[in-house]
Amino acid sequence: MEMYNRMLNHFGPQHWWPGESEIEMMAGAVLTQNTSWKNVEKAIGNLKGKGILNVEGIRNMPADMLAEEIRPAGYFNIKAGRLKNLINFIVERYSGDVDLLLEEKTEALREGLLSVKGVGAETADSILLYAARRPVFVIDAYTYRILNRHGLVEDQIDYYGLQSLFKDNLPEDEALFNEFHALIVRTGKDLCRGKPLCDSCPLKGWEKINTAVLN
DNA sequence: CACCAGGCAAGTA
DNA sequence: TACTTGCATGGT
Repeated sequence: MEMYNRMLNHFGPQHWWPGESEIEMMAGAVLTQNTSWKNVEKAIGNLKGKGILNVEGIRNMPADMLAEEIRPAGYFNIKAGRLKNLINFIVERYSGDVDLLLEEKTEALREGLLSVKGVGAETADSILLYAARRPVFVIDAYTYRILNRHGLVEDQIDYYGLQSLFKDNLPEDEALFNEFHALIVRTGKDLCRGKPLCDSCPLKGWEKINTAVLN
């Protein structure tokens, strides 16, 4: 918890909420793939403005038209297909009922989401944490970069290696995981680019300490 | 001008 | 299994 407390003391609570509805958070999880949230907001805004940020709206929109709406989020042709894949999955397995989807047990929900082309580990876990409110720790590029630069993990560690690091050292608490991830992103944005470490990083001085800081 | 952003799938060896 | 590449706009 020391890592958590340091970031919290430095930045304060982020009270992150990536969307007003479950479908908005799910769409946001896809649109933010390798993309800054600022650009995602424009794309989300376009979908809202057209009134198509819902299952039927996305289902009925041709992929090429959907792509134009989400253009600001980058990779728009790819992501238009991925959004439609996700919506088709909800339609086919849950009659288009998002609430029904989100009632699934965590493991079953995760399996289903991962079966959708375009939904990988991070996107699935983001949906589990933020839309389904399950105690799942989301790993992202910032998580890896921060821990790696501070000497806490090897270069080759993979997604699940990082995830179990947090899972095994923290209480299984959805609200904690939500805020923790938000603080990691905030801290990551403050890390100086091109430098190993940033002077203003709240975790400065952590080089080569061990992962006990998580407890 | 270069580089990066809350990834993922498909291809190669 | 372990790399590599395409996807693409917008900010610094």
